[in-house]
Amino acid sequence: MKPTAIFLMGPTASGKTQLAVELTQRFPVEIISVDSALVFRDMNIGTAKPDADTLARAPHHLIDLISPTEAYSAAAFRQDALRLMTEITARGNTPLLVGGTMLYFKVLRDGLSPLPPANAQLRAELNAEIAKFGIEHLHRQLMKVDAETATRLAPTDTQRIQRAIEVFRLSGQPMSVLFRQQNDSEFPFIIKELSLYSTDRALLHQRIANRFAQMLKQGLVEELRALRQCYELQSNFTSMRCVGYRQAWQFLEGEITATDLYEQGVAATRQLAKRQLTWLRGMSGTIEFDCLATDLLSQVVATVEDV
RNA sequence: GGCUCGGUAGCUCAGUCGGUAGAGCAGAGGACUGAAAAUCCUUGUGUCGGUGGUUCGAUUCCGCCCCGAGCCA
Repeated sequence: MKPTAIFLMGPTASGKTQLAVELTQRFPVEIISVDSALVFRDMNIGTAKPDADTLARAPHHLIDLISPTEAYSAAAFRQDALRLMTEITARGNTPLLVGGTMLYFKVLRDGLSPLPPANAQLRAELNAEIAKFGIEHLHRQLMKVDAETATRLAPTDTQRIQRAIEVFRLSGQPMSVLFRQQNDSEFPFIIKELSLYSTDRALLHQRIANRFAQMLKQGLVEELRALRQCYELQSNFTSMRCVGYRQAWQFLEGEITATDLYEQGVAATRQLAKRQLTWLRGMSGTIEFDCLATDLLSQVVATVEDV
């Protein structure tokens, strides 16, 4: 009999964290964060990281894992999460995976093909090639070695074309071939998938705007200023591409005004929420909850009770 | 009060030598295999400030009015 795990998925600003913390007070669950931004140490305000009191009450796994100069990945997440899930189960608890990085949920559940991991040096070389000849050049190159992938991708999709070339140069095999070797071993947990959505987009937008204004008031810009002093950061690091930090960076560089910072930060957060909702809509078999429902907690508690 | 320049998509603006208009941003929908809070795709009918006039036809030309900015009094 496989142990049970709970997924709690939702867009940014939907109240996932609060809900998860409540669940830890009622059930023998341990939270595993499923969030590509919370892994960064010292990035607290802009990532809406739970505060110290909350973390003391409800410990979160997989936060504050790496420095903002480092990179995490979906594959690393899968490995870390599976290891923790096993440990949690061995303690007699149930893993509660909470977050908004839908690719991580998908990869955890469905697995990955045996692709070579990212290679920083090769990526730097490819970046130089792109700067010199343009992405069309790499796309043409990909067409020669992996027409299937080249056709599937938009000729403008820099990141994926770069990755496909990286896979080919590292493994000598087309990504499309490696994709077919997907590891289809069965997932070792029974998953209960819960998702939060909002019936009222305008209200979600309002929440996002309020929260971003709050972050600015709490000192998002000062936090970034301090980060830039403590670490050797560059604007193209994954940590610095996070919503809010990217805009705050542009503000510190004098590229945008304070008003732009607010407006663009809010817009970027809305766009993030929209992409997350697109993922959620495409996921079948999830139990859905309206994040604005007044009795949300009791609904979720009732669902978790019969797990 | 006079003169000048503006008033066009939610916002910033382009444009129509008269044949009812289009970019960027925002918004909406979608894709997603080691960067995913990333990366990318699709999507633009709006009394062209109001009102008269000229015209087959006006958002475009002319008159008047309203609103905003500036300059002169």
